[in-house]
Amino acid sequence: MSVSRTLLALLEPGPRHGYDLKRAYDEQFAHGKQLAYGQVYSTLSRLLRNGLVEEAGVEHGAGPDRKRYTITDAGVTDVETWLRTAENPEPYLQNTLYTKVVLALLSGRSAHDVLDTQRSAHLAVMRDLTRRKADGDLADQLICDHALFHLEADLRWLELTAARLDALAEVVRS
Amino acid sequence: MSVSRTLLALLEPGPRHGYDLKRAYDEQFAHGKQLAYGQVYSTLSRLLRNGLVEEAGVEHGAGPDRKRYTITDAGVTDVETWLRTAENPEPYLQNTLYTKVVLALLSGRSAHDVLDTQRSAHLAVMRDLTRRKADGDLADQLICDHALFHLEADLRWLELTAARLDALAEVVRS
DNA sequence: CGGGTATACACACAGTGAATACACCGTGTG
DNA sequence: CACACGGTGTATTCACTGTGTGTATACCCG
Repeated sequence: MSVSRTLLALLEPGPRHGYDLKRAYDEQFAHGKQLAYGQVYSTLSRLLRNGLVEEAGVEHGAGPDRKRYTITDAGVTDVETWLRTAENPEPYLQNTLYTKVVLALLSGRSAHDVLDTQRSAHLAVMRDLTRRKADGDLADQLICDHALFHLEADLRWLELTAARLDALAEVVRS
Repeated sequence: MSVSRTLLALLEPGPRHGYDLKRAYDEQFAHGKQLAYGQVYSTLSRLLRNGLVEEAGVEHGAGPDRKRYTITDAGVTDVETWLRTAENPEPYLQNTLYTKVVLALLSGRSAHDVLDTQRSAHLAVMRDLTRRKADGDLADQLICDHALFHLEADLRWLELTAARLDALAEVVRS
């Protein structure tokens, strides 16, 4: 998901410190899964090492000191390029569902059970997301829709595969 | 994708050595992207440390020596549990496309360009996959279908988001 | 002292690329 | 014909990068 690029982009409008960055990230992008503080600082240290951000002094004030980070020109270029480049959709070819089905077939287990289990889980999550979508603002709705579309895609595939299971069993054992 | 679980499962039918395992993996699961040998051996060493596999002697013969690995009872249990458990579909909520769109909006760049670029890339890949699907066996077809379903899901989402861009811009800037 | 703020550090897993080593096989040369 | 040579396929190791987790630490304020 490129947390590192995202943090870098959040730094573009102006200098920030790690703790602040973590909260900005969570507010926009943590849909259920917050970023760990540890990851923020280790990511920042790598960005620093790679010259995409710079330290811009320590801020004293209420509470512990804050290290402010600024994005560099190289950093801006990096964000720019990232946003202009399409994501590579290759990973869709490496999918866990297919892997599990084939491994079930190869090991003489029930591939039907694998498909059924996943189908139930997906349906449950879809019900949940539909509820969340109804309560959320536009951003939440778009996120939920994205997930729902992909869950539907999986469901279609689960049905298709269930219907072809015997034929698939022969192919993979060759 | 849990390469480690996959290698473990491939070890279930009988002992194998790393090189052999790599080829077995590639044959079934490398759709375009082969496994690196390095990854096989580092994965095996972790499985060994965790007690999911054991070394089962060295095989002399034609060529270099081969270290045979056997799955342990703990390993079988692990595979069993993995196959019986549904994959958690949460990751669909953490998606790069949404992230890019929001970051474009926040930084005053053109979110429409982001959507358009991704749309073109997806369409190109879909054409390619449709061709591959026509040439492949049933396994290839299922893999391609899975990817195609998800690419379609993305496309639907891209359209939906494009239509809501102005409203989204207001929400994310609040 | 407890709780919110802020950072650092050690560690784990995942993945990459180069290096090493052995055996087999064909080929050109003395 | 013997044999050195190099290329190819087999098999493993290692050092290193990137990503992410959990814990410890320190500060300030009420």
